[in-house]
Amino acid sequence: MPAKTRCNFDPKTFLATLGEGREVVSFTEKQTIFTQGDAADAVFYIQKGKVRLTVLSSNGKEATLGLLSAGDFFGEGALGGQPLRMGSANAMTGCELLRIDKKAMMLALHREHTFSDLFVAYLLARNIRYEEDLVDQLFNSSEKRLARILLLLAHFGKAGAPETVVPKISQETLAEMVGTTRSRVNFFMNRFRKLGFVDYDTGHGLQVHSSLLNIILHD
Amino acid sequence: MPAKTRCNFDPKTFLATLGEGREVVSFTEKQTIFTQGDAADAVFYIQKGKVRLTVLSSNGKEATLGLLSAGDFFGEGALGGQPLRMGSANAMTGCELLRIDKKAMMLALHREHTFSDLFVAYLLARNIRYEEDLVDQLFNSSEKRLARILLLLAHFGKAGAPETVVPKISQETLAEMVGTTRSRVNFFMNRFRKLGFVDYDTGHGLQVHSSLLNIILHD
DNA sequence: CGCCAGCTGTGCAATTCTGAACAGACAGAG
DNA sequence: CTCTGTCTGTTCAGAATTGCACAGCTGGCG
Repeated sequence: MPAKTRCNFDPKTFLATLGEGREVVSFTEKQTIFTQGDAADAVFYIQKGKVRLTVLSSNGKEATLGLLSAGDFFGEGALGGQPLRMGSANAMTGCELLRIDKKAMMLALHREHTFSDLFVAYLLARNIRYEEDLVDQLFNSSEKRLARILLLLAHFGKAGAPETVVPKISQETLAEMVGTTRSRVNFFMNRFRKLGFVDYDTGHGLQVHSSLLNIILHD
Repeated sequence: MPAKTRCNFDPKTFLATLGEGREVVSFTEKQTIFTQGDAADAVFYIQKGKVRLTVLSSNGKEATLGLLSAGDFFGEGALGGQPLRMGSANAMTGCELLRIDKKAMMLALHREHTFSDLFVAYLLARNIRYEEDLVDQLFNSSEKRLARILLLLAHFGKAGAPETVVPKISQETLAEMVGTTRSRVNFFMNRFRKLGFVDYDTGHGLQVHSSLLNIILHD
């Protein structure tokens, strides 16, 4: 189905089918999708699976900028002037992604109203999220930031279900997301547990009591 | 000129003229454009002047999320689901803004290819900037963050000129931008001055020696 | 001039955070 | 079963950061 099918264009279809400059690519758990410093010539759209975005600093520290799941785009820096990837993307689970060439993406954005609406909506949501993360960093102590991340993770992958179980994530990774050290994360996790805000003996996986953690967050 | 003039649509013209749901609004220095908590029903585009975006935390701290100048949009959170302003916008200088109703904006984005291209480009740039700010917060000490802000300010309002003079900004404001306390900013500013990285007796305004500050930034 | 408001220069104690180390738990591979 | 790698529990000294308090400086204004 060539890109010139301009009438009754359906972004869902566009994102679900192959075509000029678009291909489905699969990754297995822990596989690298792209690495900081690679040439940035395509945007990805997640059809299935979860992806982690990280950045490596010059002095060896690593930060996790976000976890993405089905319906998210990533690598969109390529569309703005970035010639190289500013961070790395890794598959947290097996993934099925649509890889869209920069060129094809820009063309589609320009031509297809409904597709560009979708993308604009995504960018706006992303922007809001980054802004919140930034504000969180600026205002909150690491304890509160950890509480916030736990709450966000509890809803991650979501679909409305009050899923209070956090996917298996090491304290190391939590530390990278929160922007602190594992020491600190460990310290607070134990505290949260003592206070009954989280459990983690029950089967596998971390159980979060959202309402209680929310109290921490709001002082 | 109604929005239906669909052929030869020029985003510059669109952004420079009045029309359905668009009006030019002026603000004097220090005037409030909108306040955190206001209803969010419009997007702004800066034609002239500089604008500061801030957020107030529950415990009274204030953070500056960015300084914007001609050609920037702001208040775009309104387009994503935010019904209320998540922060405040203030005129740093006299300003002339185009205020675009949420509805008119969404319509224009949907209808006008070139306009939506422009907006997407802006959003991408914004995204990149937020990401950089976030990474900066996660990795760097307040000294480096201050150095970075000074460098960014030195190019602020730019247009390519190697303008090394920073607009008049109090240490308090710097602290809000860097995400630290005035104590700390004062301490580092004096240090930078002793080391010859900045001068600030010369006339009014702060003089930045970019090349030197860059050294701090990159270790 | 005298007063006020808004900045900047200092100093310092209390708190938070980092960085590094080491031991134990646990699971998978050989 | 043992080895090995990954993760958690714990400790701690030292560094970075905050929060306050108070003095001095400067410009506008009556």
